[in-house]
Amino acid sequence: MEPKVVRRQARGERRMAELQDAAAAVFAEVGYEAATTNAIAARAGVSPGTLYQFYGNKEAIAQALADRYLEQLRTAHGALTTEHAHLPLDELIDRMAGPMVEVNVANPGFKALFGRADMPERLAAPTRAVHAALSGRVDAVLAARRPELPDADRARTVQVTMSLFGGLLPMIVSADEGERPALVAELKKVLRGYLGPIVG
Amino acid sequence: MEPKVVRRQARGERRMAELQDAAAAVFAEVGYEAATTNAIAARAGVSPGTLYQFYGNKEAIAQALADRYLEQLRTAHGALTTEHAHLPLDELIDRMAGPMVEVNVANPGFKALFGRADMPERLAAPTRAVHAALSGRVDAVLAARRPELPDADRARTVQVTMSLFGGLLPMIVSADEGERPALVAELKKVLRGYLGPIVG
DNA sequence: CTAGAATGCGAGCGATCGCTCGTGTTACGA
DNA sequence: TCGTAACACGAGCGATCGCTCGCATTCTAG
Repeated sequence: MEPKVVRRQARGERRMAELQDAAAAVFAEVGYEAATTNAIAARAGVSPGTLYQFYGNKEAIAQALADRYLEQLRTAHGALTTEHAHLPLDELIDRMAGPMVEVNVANPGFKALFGRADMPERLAAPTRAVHAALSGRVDAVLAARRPELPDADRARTVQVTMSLFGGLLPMIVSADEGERPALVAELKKVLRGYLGPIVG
Repeated sequence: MEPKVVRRQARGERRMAELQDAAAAVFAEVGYEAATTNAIAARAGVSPGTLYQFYGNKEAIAQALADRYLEQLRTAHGALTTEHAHLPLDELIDRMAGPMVEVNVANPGFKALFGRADMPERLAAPTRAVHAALSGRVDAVLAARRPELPDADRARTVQVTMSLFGGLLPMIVSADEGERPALVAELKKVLRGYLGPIVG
């Protein structure tokens, strides 16, 4: 239908991407709460007014960023489906943890949006979609691997697994590059040690 | 020496304890960053000026609260020394995790002060002492149990163990009472699965 | 070429924050 | 009893926040 993208629209979309990049950088540096919209706009090289041309409020930027991360996770995790549920546990863990670590390291803003279990409602909103998508995927794999596991137990296992990622990923992301592989190995040890007896 | 406590001093100390209680409640509800000193003062039933009579700034309250928690941990953890390093792993884990869970559940404000690995400096300050004390204790026990473990490996194990607590305790604290014992059991499973192969 | 839509600016609004200060009140030592 | 120090109040200061708005600039459609 449209032979070429509307040129003016292109400028706007470029700005939106720049604003998301700036938001990710600021979130990574000071966290979501302490990040100010003025700082994000300044980091993107635009005025506050321009920021609000594209995003109605601070949460909307976080939401857009979360959507972008979710998309990256989807493609990075693409190879993980219920078809892979019966792989050896080590391999399954690699397929779960590998993409998560990659996406987190490539996007230092991610961890600021990856909520803890007890976040106040107002903070949790932008992260809910990401959290739900990841939980759902883990839950599906576990259900396929151990269909006889009661729902309540599986739900608890998923909850704990998510909290393990939430607890260890920030540490991995903020570690310096030399130490990181060893910490990733520890993450996999944790997952193996916990999941082994349950879905081994 | 003093047949009775100085009465006026007593009123002040009472106020200070009330302010710490109020701060703990507010921290538990909205987190450390979003907690306002005016809200803390109001919760304690005093004016902002009174709060600042006893605590020079917001961080000082957090510090006082952290000190109180540290003291509770010290007594609760009293039974855990390097003498217990060679207990069966299950028992050792009980002695580590039990008091931590108890103190966290009894003090819902604790988790707001129990820092993540990547906290910006300005947030991490009040929690540093608590974090250092706990890390030190875990490190001492591991060193006594596995003296042949290289320092770097042990340090990494301690770091991961602390992050496991940091990731799982908020979940446990915010769970409703009925579900909590099951989640505590999961925490111990995680610790056993991770620490078993290392310090079995 | 031009009307109008999309994009951009930045001073500044209203709200809220951590915190102060002038002033009163309470309790203790002498 | 009374002078003094500790305690308490609360309006409000200066800074900063998220966000607005009036207006300028850039581009596109017709």
